Amino acid sequence: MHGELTPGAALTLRGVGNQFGVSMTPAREAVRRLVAEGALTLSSSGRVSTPELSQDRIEELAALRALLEPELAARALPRAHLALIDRLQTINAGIAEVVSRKDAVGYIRTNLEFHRTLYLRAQAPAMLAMIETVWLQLGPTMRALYGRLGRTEPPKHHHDILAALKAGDEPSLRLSVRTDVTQGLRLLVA
Amino acid sequence: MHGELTPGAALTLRGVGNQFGVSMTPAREAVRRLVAEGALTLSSSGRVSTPELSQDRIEELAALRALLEPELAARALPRAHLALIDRLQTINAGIAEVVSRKDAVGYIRTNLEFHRTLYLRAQAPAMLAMIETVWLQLGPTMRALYGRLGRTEPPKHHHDILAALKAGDEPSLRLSVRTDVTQGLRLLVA
DNA sequence: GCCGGGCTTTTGTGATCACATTTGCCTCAT
DNA sequence: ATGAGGCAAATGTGATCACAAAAGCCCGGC
Repeated sequence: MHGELTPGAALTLRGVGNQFGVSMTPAREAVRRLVAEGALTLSSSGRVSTPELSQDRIEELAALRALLEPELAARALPRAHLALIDRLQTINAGIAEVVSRKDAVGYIRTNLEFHRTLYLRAQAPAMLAMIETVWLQLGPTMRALYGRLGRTEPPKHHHDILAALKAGDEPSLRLSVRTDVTQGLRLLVA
Repeated sequence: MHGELTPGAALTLRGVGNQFGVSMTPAREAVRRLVAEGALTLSSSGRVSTPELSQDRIEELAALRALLEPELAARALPRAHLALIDRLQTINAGIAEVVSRKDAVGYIRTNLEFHRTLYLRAQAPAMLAMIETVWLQLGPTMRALYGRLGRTEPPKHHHDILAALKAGDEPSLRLSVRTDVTQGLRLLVA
């Protein structure tokens, strides 16, 4: 999810097992579970690797984010008190730091943490799980793309999101979340 | 997905294995995969059963259907030619039959087939996969609820969906899909 | 120099096993 | 009759193994 693996990276059951000090059986279970969620792809011969997403697939996953995340944000809005907004601001400040370190994994992790922290307030576990599987599918690709174009600025739409939260303005919140999500991926496929 | 299992039904690895003539290992893999998709729930002791959804959870899953399915229908619309509409009408006619037989599983299966046939035309595999996991999660619950109130009439909104498809009217299509989806589940929780 | 065939290694699959935990039942005491 | 305690059966877990298929590699031929 955080882009620690690049697209197309191959995994082996024995390798994963050794890496975590377990035998093949639990490694296999974990890997196949990630396959079921779309986080890993299964070749016809049973080999497992991180997905190399086509442009169409990236756009489709971006559309899913654009559909689900504004809804989650809107549901979180009535419950978003000051303590939450403060926490979001703290997380957002952390993004500047990881950006300065050119830490792609840290950037993705912190950015997703910002979104997840907000959506947790929506009290919608099924929706949150669903959007997290989308993030999972995009992980390696986001890493490859962010890494390639060496992000230098923090996500500027987070500021709009925080403003809309403070104002309690739902339409504006939906819009700023949507643009934050699509903007991030728009420049990736371009 | 089709409601062959009622909510809360317990599964055992050895049981599933015997049922399909395999050992515990593949049974375990399959079961854990379904757990990952939310189709089955894992108790704290590792026992597996079909989920008994709370009313909140049902409403959340219904909201997901209401969010995703109109989008899929809208994306299918430009590609929905007469052959497809004919096929949908055939499927829809089949619903009348299973309803008359009071066959809850057949009803759910045919209803979902109607929706899936339409959404397949959207050329959006990730979205389709996502909505299918929602259906999967709702399967046992839909069965329990449809069975309880013994459905006697075919889903009347399918007619509106077909009309909107023929007219090429996207707003009307989105609306009729949305009401078909929410209506079906609305009367369930009431 | 390059490509193809064959061999070795790697890898996934499914089965089986020992073990710890849990479940469910049965019995007995109150 | 009821509840608690204990015992036996059932269940999930993780490890290991044999096997088949796939992948990678090396060598030889053109």
